[in-house]
Amino acid sequence: MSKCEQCIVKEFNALKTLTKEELIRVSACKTGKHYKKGDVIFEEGETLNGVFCIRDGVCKLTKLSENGKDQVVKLIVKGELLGKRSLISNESTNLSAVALNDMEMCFIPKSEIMLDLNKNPKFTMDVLKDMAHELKDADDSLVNMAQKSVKQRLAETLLYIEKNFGTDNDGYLSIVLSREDYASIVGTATESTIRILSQFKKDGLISTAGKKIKIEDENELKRIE
Amino acid sequence: MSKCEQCIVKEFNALKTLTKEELIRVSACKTGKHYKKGDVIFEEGETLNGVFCIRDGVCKLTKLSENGKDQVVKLIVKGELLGKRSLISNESTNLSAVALNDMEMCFIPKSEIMLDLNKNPKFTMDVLKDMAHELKDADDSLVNMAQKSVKQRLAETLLYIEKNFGTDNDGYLSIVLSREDYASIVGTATESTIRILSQFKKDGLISTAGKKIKIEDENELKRIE
DNA sequence: ATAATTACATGACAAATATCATATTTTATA
DNA sequence: TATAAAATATGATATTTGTCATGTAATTAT
Repeated sequence: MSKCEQCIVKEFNALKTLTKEELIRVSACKTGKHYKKGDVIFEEGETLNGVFCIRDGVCKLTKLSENGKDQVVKLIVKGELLGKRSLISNESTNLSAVALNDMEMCFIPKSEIMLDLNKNPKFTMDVLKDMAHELKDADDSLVNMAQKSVKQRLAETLLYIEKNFGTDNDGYLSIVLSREDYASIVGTATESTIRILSQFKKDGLISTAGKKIKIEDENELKRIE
Repeated sequence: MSKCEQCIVKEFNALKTLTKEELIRVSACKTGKHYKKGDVIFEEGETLNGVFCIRDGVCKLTKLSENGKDQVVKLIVKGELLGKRSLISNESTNLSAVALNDMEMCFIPKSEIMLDLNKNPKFTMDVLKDMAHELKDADDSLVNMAQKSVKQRLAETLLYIEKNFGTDNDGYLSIVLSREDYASIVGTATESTIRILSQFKKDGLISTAGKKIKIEDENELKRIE
């Protein structure tokens, strides 16, 4: 397992603010974990005693609604720190995390992170900025959910995934999700998702190969209402 | 205008973590502002050069959706700090703030707050905790918006307002909102809101006097699906 | 390789919600 | 107080979305 101070992944998250000495210390107590597609990393209500630094793979953060359906709140990829929020507020997680493909992560115990938060104000400030940004994203998501049609939300989800997680060599979205996952992101019934994707395909906005999706007409997708 | 170090309001927000000396310094540079019902405190996209500490009154934080409708993201009352997020991330606000009744606020310049954030790690940590909590609330709101019916969301909004902002002597919700405001919180058309409130009234779940609303059957409201 | 399971797809219909029209009531203003 | 303007109310109707049923394709397990 590579050392934190040499790890490229930390450049994408708040850990980059730590000094070399701090990183060496953190590195010494971290443990490597891997998860296979579908594995539950943690579940809503659990107490986390540390944070996960994602080295590879993607997972979804979900919350069980009162009506029994799961809602995807966020997709998390390489570089992000998982479990920050509940560690900071010292509460059990409000979300579940499930691997969407095979994942490599480092687990850093709570005590280590708290030490850094208490000792390195620059680090705390960086985490704070990070969280401020997440809060802004959350506001945007809420407005989209409240004001846009299912079709529009699905179109935007496809565009979001392409923009943030990229495509493979053939142009297909590199994150492959089930229709059910898409439904759970958009907040709709699986059948509705399937229907709309079929329509998009018919209209030449996307093409598919198995579960893989390729965006064919980005501009038209953006114009969906 | 009262002094920060003696102000009771600060007990409800992150300012309570500041030392007496810091509070005296902050107090010296703050300016009092008041707004009348309907006044715009700031608008989406503006650069804020400070935060507002709310001493009295209520305001709504809204965001303009691409379809031209305003969405209420949050209601803010006495004790809360307004403008924290954009100050921390050093970006323009992503939300507009509009007074829902007459408001008394203190405006604390950005430089003061940043000084405290840089000098007092306990304060930073407190702001961080605050923000972690807001993020949790945001997750919950998203799930509610995505998974619950308009009727259910409206019922919960009424219960939320009663719980968090209380009632007047006659039992009416102390925050008086227009039907349009309720629609904008719930994310629906004004007519739908009016219809559902009429139904609630008919079913004896609420009663009204002008724009004022009184919850008559809390349990039944909670049971709405 | 075949059976069993799961995911995807689509039709038919029901329910929820939006939109438009138009009263009526309330509130603000001359 | 009279009048205008805004907010509330409600009907009629269109649109969107959900639900249930059923069939097909793709995966997974035996």
